[in-house]
Amino acid sequence: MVRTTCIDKSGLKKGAWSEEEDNKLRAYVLRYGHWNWRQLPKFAGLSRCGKSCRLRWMNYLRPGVKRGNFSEEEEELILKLHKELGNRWSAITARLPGRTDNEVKNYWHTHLRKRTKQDSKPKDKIEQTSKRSQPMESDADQNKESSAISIFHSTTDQNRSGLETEIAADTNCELSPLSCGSKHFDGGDWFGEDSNSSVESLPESFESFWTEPFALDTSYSNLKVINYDWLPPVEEEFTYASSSFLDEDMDWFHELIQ
DNA sequence: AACCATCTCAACCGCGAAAGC
DNA sequence: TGCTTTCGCGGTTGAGATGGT
Repeated sequence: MVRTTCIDKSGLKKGAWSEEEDNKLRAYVLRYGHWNWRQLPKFAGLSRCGKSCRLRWMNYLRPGVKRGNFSEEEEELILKLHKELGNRWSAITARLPGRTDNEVKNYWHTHLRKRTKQDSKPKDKIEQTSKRSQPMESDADQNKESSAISIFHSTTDQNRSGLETEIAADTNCELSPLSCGSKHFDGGDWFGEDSNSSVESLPESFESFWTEPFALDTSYSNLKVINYDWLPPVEEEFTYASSSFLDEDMDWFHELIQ
């Protein structure tokens, strides 16, 4: 059900993602965040366009992405919100924790759209037309998924600092505060009162800033339930760049993804 | 068993908005 | 103020899965 992998004119890969590519992207974003999707594949060693990386991360690799069947409550909420908001999938998704706009959009087109049409039909016709909307995954799989997600949330909540919780109010920043940097960082109180850091100590070069280890993301090292245990530990202290980006900074990463 | 039609969903594409210069 | 770059959103595509004949 995935597009076959191919290489376009500019040498960029398209289509289905391999496990190796997933690992590269996951490792890179979890460690460094995503300040610039367009540049990211270059640094992460991926032959993909930034847009493709962003989509893969947002819809599949991002921690906390809930996969599997939609519950009845979720279905009802989607129907209700779609009535109110129309095809504004991102707005609808904002009310469905762990779901992605792509997933909600697909679910709407494959399951719920029919239902809204059927609602205006007589009941006997509804039964005839709803034959093939059974979910493919087993209940056992779904239960496994749900428990993994809940463990993830409890784990990250415990480790999240007060600052991170504040940042999480912005849904875009929920899982990787650094990811908000390119557009939302205004040079203000970004590290919070408790942080040892200050704005003055930010590195001069933003490139070196984002390639340096990111201390606030320590919560991710606990994500054993969703197989992130292979990730290298992230330093406890935020270490600032004293120079611009150095190749050796990335040695561990390139070794990791070999 | 083979073929065809339909369903599903990951991934792509194009466009508008926002941000940066 | 206008141009360029980047991001995010919503629509669409396409190939595997599934069901029917």
